[in-house]
Amino acid sequence: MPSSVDVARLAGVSQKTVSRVFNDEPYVSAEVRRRVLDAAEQLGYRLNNAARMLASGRTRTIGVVTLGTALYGPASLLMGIERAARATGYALRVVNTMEHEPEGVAGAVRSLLVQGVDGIVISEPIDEGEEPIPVDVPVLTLGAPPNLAAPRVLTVGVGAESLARAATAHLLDLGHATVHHLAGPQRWYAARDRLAGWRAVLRERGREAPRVLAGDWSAASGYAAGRELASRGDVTAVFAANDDMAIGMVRALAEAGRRVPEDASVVGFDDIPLAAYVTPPLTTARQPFDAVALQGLELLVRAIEKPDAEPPPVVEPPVELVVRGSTAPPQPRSRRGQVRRVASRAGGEPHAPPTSKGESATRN
Amino acid sequence: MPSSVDVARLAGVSQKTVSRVFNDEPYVSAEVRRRVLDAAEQLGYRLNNAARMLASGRTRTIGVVTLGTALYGPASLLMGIERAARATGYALRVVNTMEHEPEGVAGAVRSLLVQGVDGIVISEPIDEGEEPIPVDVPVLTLGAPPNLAAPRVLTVGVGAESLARAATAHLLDLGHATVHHLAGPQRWYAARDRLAGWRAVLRERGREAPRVLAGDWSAASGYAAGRELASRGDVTAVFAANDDMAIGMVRALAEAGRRVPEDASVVGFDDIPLAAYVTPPLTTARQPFDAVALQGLELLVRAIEKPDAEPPPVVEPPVELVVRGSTAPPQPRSRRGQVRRVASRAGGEPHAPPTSKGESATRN
DNA sequence: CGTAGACATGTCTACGTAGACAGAGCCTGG
DNA sequence: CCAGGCTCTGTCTACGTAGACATGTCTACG
Repeated sequence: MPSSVDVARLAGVSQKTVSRVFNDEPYVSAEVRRRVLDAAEQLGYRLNNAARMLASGRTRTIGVVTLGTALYGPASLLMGIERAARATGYALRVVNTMEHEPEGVAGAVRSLLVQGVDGIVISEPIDEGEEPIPVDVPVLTLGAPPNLAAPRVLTVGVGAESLARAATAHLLDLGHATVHHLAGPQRWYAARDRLAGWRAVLRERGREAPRVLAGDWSAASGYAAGRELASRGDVTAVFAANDDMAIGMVRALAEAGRRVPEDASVVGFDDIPLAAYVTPPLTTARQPFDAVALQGLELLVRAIEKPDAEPPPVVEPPVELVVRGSTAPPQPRSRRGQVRRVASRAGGEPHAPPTSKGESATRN
Repeated sequence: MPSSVDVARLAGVSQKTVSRVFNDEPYVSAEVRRRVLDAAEQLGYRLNNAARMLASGRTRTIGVVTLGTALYGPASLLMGIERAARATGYALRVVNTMEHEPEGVAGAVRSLLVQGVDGIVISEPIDEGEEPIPVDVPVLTLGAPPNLAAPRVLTVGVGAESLARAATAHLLDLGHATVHHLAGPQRWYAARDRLAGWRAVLRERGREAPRVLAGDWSAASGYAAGRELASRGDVTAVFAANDDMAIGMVRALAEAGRRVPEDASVVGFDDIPLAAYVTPPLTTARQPFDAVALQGLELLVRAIEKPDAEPPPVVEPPVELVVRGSTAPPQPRSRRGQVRRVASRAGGEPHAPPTSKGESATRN
């Protein structure tokens, strides 16, 4: 591997000048720049990132801690972070950790610090109930404040609580007496936020909050919860903490002969791409993954590059509830066995290429 | 930030000994090791990865090129790669590139080389029809041979063609006269493999291969293709190149009054977690993401660490077709408007927690 | 008792870059 | 006409680690 010294020799300049060219520093004449680039091309030279990091003390890298498996939410966030990081000239290191792993988030963060990163993103943090994790670089958490001791902790929320409120309010507005909630694992802050939003709306409207159903984000857990609910006759509205669980729930209800939305309404959370295409099309709260990733990374990069500047205010993304066919007003108890209309029904996806019609709910 | 020199001074040893301790090298007495670790702890010392990389010439990092958005397949592969990399002591750098991006895969690879990686994984490569990409580290491609000039190119397939054959054969075995194919973008090798498997089976059995429908992996494109197919009366079996498109297709068929599987059977590809919970539960070809990631990374690490050793033979994962409720024998044309049974039907998911029943098909 | 060899630790240096600083040429304004 | 500032390029060095090699100690065995 040729070094900048080799390039310098061939171009007849100093090593420092080569460095200047490759860092786009000012004060290099066009003539010299060309000679250097020619020489580099000829030798197949590339900047050595290790040396660069060592000499400059900066890694130009952001570390990302992701959680769990290939869920749509975390995966979308990761892609959004990647795009935003690349746009700002940062590379990405990724460490995944599963729930209940001994090392956990703390281990992942430590690992990133050893690998060398200028900042850390914790995507969808969970509460591991341990002592604070010591970190010496700025940290961005998407979704919730984490338990860590960092020089600078930034948090950008997806507005989960507002979204959960909107979802719950939508069901109450349709006339349902109350709304059941199928929650995600409560160690995830994301799951807690949704639960909190749901509970807050019920309290505000003086409705009794039914016992919370516990899910694990999977469609299987939604299915299990659905079977439990179906065995009770009084459930007419459910808000599930993500779309997968909502779809599992719809399936279980359907198998039990309870039609959605005629007999029971179900609202999901995320707006996964499939949500518009399952039967019935799923009413769901859309998470602004891209906006969150973009805004969050902007904050993080600013904290890295201007440690003393005041962080700009966080702009909460708009709350977007996508109303499709899985919700409807409660209907008087009907006899079973009635003909099921499969094809389009009011509220279903139109025949035009399905665009999701957003309904902006007011916040708070 | 303290350096190994500081630790050495405090522990009363040489810098080299500190290095030995932190690299778990042999020939360090327990007593000295303890003193060093104590001193390091006290100073809050961490290995400096940049210096380490510079001095050793190794980055202990693997670069991953991913494609497109948060699709289930690529996301699953990425998680699998992360797990396998961590298990072998490698860190991960990730670069994403979208189809039709000017820089493309070549740009992503270049970026990784500059960042510094010991090996590269190209997850689900696409054909960009350019000249070979020069790479000076081993490269692993998951799914197809890429167009690159590397010292060592390894490929681990997901057995896409075999899976596509099994899916197509399943439909023919049920008695369908022929099978339509909803393909993915043909620049993706993964899409080509599936198309090839489908076409091969039809040819072998002397069936006419209908015109291929073009999709883009999205449920929306499956929906659009489904509307087109529904307008023709003769289609009884469709093999879609992924589950999202299959689900979009089922939706379109249902809206047009064509019941699945009674009027038309649909097979997907991937076995996404939702596949068992949509209505009807989707028959699909399961991709062995984890096995592929694990085996691929093993090969890659071996190529990195023992460049001269012969690569071990690639073990093709077993072909697994998961038969659920979206496929059935063709039925005599029935009158429309008949009562739809929503609850369990033969082939549907049982009431027990849905376990997917695999059917091993013989390869080739 | 001498020596081979395992064990334990140290010394010196290369790795390739960017930062601090210096100096030379040139232009401009008073 | 000259001071001051801008432009361009160079020299020297720090960054923190691991590799090559040297050295010293201790054990075992003929």
